[in-house]
Amino acid sequence: MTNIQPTFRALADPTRRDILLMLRDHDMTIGEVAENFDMTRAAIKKHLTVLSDGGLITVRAQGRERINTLNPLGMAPVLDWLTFFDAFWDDRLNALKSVIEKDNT
Amino acid sequence: MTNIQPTFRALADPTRRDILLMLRDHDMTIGEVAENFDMTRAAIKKHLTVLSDGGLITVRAQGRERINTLNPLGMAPVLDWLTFFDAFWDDRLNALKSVIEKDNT
DNA sequence: TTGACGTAATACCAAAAGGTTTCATATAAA
DNA sequence: TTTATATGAAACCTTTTGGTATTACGTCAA
Repeated sequence: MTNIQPTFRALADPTRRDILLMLRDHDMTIGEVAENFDMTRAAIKKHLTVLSDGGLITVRAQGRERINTLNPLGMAPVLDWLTFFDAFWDDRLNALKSVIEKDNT
Repeated sequence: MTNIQPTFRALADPTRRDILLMLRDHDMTIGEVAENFDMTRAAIKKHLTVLSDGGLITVRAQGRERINTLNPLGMAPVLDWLTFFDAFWDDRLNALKSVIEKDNT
């Protein structure tokens, strides 16, 4: 379980990443999110579904509205995957870093 | 500059993520990478092009071969973007913490 | 030089992705 | 109750994506 693919997929679209940044400030309904983009509510709804499938947001009903909330924990698996390269970085990134720093001085 | 989209896009495919993991151990030619998958060299070549566009690998010619090398620097922008949400998590956690502390006094 | 090998490049195809439109449904408000 | 609002859902369209097959080109080895 804990399939990482839906999360990577959710992060791959710029509109969805923008939505995540917006939700960082406060929860939003679908309509509120849609106001910030030049596309229909239906399109935004699809994006929110993808984000939900990726575990990056949670949705709760409140009357006729749907409140979308950021779930930062959903990013953990992605971060974990990326840190698989930590060992690699220790060896080569540091070497590169010192070269760059040398270049900037 | 430093457009992050090609990098997120490159990471969104499972085959490409597998390739990155393979390149962690050692550099590989296109043919060598292709041996590990049930698809044509041409398909693998396309994936490698996407990875290169995303800045996640570098390619150098060696005779008639193309050596593909992992580029850890390419992941930095993605990590930076994701850590934007670490701050979010810290904020929430700290807020919760202060509420609890307030509650206990 | 000849032939095998590794890759590049193009055309092509099916499926998925991102979007719109339309209509139905549930809830809020008058 | 009537009407407006917020969303859900399906059909549909276009572009992108992931893959194949084919052909051509540069390089290595006999």
